[in-house]
Amino acid sequence: MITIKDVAREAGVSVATVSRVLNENGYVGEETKKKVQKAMNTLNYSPNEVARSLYKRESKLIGLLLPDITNPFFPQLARGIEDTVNQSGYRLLLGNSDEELEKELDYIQTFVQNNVVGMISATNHVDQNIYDALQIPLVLLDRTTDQYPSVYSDGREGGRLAARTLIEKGAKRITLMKGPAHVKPAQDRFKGAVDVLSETDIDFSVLATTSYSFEDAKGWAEELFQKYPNTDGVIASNDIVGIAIIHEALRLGKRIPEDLQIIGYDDIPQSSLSYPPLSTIRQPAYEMGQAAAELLLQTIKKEPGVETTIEMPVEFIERDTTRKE
Amino acid sequence: MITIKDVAREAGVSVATVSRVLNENGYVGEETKKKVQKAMNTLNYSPNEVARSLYKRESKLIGLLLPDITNPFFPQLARGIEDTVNQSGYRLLLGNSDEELEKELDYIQTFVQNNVVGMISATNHVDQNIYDALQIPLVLLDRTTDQYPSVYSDGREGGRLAARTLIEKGAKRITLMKGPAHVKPAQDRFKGAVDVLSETDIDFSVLATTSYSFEDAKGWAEELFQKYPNTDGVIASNDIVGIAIIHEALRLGKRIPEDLQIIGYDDIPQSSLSYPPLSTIRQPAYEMGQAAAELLLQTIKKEPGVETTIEMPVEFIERDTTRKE
DNA sequence: ACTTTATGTGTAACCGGTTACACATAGCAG
DNA sequence: CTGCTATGTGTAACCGGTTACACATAAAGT
Repeated sequence: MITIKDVAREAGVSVATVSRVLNENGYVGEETKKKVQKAMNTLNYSPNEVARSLYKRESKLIGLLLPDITNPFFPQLARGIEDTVNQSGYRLLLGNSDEELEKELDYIQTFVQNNVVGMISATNHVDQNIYDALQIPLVLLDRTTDQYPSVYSDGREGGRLAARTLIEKGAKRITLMKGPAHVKPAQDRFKGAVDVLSETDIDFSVLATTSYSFEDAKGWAEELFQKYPNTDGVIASNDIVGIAIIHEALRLGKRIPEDLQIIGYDDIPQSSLSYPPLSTIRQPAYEMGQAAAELLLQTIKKEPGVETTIEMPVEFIERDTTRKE
Repeated sequence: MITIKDVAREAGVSVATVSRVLNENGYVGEETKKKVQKAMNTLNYSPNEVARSLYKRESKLIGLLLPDITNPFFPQLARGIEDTVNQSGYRLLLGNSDEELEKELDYIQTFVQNNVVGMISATNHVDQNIYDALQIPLVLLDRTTDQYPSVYSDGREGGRLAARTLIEKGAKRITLMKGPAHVKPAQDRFKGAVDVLSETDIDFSVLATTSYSFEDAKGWAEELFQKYPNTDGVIASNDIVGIAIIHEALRLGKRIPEDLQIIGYDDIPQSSLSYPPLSTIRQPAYEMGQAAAELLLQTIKKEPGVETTIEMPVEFIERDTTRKE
């Protein structure tokens, strides 16, 4: 490994001088600077981040904690984050918590142990004040509390929008799928939809789903039609479930959207590729990632007047699982 | 930050002793050990990985380089890797290269700068001997060379299998979709299919696709039916494209699998949720991730007699876009 | 001519761990 | 009783950077 000493020797200067040209701070003579740069080039030197991080007590790493990258909503968040923090030279330490408190704590510990400059968390145990003692800048993503800066989309409004839309489009027997109880944003959507449905005279039933996995989605869809064979409008807990419902409905010979209308949630990339393409409530995932990253970077730089909470707009994407006027 | 010195003071011993109980090496008296452990508990001490990494010249981090986590094949690989390296206490530094050489080089540099113990790469610029100078254990995933240990599935055989199956099931005018030219495994599949098709008297045409993104998939599907409206069997470059083709075919009023049979590639989770469910050539992504991680861990531990190349089996998953006998 | 200030460079301490080495003591063999 | 080994603990060097501080010189101000 080429160290700063090797460069110093090669250039005939002290390590302090090399460090100065590296960091472009302090005074360095024009001549010396060139000599050092030449030495760095010929030796193909690249400074050891670990040593730097030790002294500065701060690395160029950012901890990212997600529930499960296998859920197509999260890779988009992750890319939004990665692409923006990279521009400032930061890299990601990634952890999937599977919504297990223990894994979450473990990852938080490694983040701390590795001197991350900040972390972004999209997991559910926010309430449990596990972040309180942390000295590290934190941004919550797809979650909120008053305690920490956060980026999220308005789930309550998303739920309302889904319900309003479905009613408008003439659904009479609506089934509302409730996401896992411990997933906050899922509850918001659900409550939003209930808000609207409660104010109408439309019948609706609720089906609880307890996970977001692909394997289970099929099961929820089957259960849906067993319990509520006559439903003519479904508000799915997310797009995966929505797609599973399309699948099952077609299998049962239902016509979409004539017999059955479906609204998903998230607008994951594959939603436009289903047949019929899934109408859904869009969350701008990539942009949410970007916003969270920017918020974190600002917090790190201690920029004044940083908004601590960013609510992203939610939007109905009309495709073919809902009726056109 | 609580340091080893704080613990040493609290326990009334030297830092060396604390370090010894931390690492469970060297001689430590039973009494002393308890005192130290108690001190660590009361202070809630957790050792700084950065300092450790600096001295050892080796961190507990593993670099993971992927083309794009947004492609649903890769999150599964990633989870396979993460879940197995976590068991040995390693964590992941993640990078998406977007198949750009520059990003790839940048990430490799950060991996080195952060003293990663090893790295796993699923990107395409393997040929460019960018890894040669590296001192770090490397495992290639979803790619091969003779130079490095690697885990991959037999793309050539996958391609053959797809072609054989389609022929068997009675397709007469086959269209073969070729993946991006710079993506090695895509080429293997393609060649495998050509191998088989060339030996038959069946007509076939080739359509080149130059990306794997969701947005573009729709376009390839449209192009397919414009150029080859009479095709009755499609070997898609991957499942995303396969799903897009189902979508487009249904839109055009084609019956699947009566008029048109489709075989995808990868078996991503959403493939079983399409309607009709997509028949596909399965690559065991999660298991490939596991295998790559295990191979890397063995290389790190310098275990003798490590297999340097693991070929994973490829399998036809019969669903409803191909005809049953 | 004499401060003062700006510029340029090196020495050494420091970040928080690990470990080589020195030293001390106890147990045991001869 | 002496010498050797096993056990237990501390001191200090070391990992590869950064930076406070000291020192030297040149330019500018009075």
